[in-house]
Amino acid sequence: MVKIENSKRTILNLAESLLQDKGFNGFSYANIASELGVKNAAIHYHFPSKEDLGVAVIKRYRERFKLWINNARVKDLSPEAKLDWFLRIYSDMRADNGKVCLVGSLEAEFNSIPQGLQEEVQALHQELIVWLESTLAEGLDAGVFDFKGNPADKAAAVMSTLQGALQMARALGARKFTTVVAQIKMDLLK
Amino acid sequence: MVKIENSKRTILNLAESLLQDKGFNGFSYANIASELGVKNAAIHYHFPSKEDLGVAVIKRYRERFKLWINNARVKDLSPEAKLDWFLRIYSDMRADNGKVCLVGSLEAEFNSIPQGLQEEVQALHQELIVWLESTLAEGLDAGVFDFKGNPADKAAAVMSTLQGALQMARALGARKFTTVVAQIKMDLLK
DNA sequence: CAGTTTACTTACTAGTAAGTAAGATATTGT
DNA sequence: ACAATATCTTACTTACTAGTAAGTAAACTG
Repeated sequence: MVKIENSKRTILNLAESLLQDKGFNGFSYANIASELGVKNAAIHYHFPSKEDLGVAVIKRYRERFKLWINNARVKDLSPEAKLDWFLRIYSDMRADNGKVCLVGSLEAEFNSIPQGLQEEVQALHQELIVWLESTLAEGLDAGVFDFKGNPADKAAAVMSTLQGALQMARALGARKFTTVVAQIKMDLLK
Repeated sequence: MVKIENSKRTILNLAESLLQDKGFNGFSYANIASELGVKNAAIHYHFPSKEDLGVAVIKRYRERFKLWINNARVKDLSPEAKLDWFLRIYSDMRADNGKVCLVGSLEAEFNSIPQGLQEEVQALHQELIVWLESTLAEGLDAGVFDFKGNPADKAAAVMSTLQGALQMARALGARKFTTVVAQIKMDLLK
């Protein structure tokens, strides 16, 4: 037995990457196992079912996001800088081999994924929008943002745009993504 | 042999619906066959490979869209009415059991679908954006629309928003979709 | 050092996927 | 009426899917 450092985490990393690249129905345990140089059953040892694996990926992402937004490095930023931080997350995904966001990938296949996974996706999407909403409200109060409608609706719109833009870029190229991000900023800043 | 009227079209209708509901990797020939009351091989007779089937669905949709936008009923509308017509397409999808748009569904799984299908999706997305761009430009000239940035970038942003919003609504509910559509209109109209 | 736990492998099951070849039946064209 | 063609069914293959049971060897624990 050659112990690779922290298999569980490595599996989660690979599963997250495959989810963003191929979708839940687009990858198999064999993909992960071969990439890791182990047998399928080794993956089942750590995550008995594919649903368990998917749920674990999203739970970890939720935890990560929660830590980020509560960390001073993000918490203490100005509203504009917070927005830039958020947009950067998506730009980094695009730059990473044209990945799409987990939420978008799983919502597109929503009706063909296990129920437990659906619930995690719902919770994650909710949390992302709530944070963005409060950031937009903060910037509006501070007078640095300017937009029509209320922060809740605008937050949902902005998130939808980013989610769709990552997908669009796969067919129409990275440049299209960049211009949409620029459009978002333009539409928000005073 | 009981001849059901126009099997080929019925198969295409079902495949289109399944694509919007479960995604390309989320449905099988068996789904279509059982729904139609025939055997798997009957589907293969009409569409030898799954790629052929997917490509045919998108080709038909492109043809349909082309007919619509060149028809007087759409062509002669005001820019606002054209926009409403376009938004209605998406609202109708949402109302139809929470379907998402073909483009979004297939772009989310872009890296796990056949190449011929990727090319069709790319062509369709391009055509949708080009039409929207010209409609936005028309409305801008007529003084009924008002937005920052150029029509091309704004069109890409609006389409991304709609695509993302349909997906979002699956996790967060139909109401969220409605508010985002309202936000889009608010952001475009003078 | 014995016993237990961790992290696997080997070997398997049952089910489903797309796809094919050959034959049956009906419809259409001549 | 006959041949050709369209639309299937039957029966199959190959390949992959998630998932499991039993065994093994190393690492950790008392």
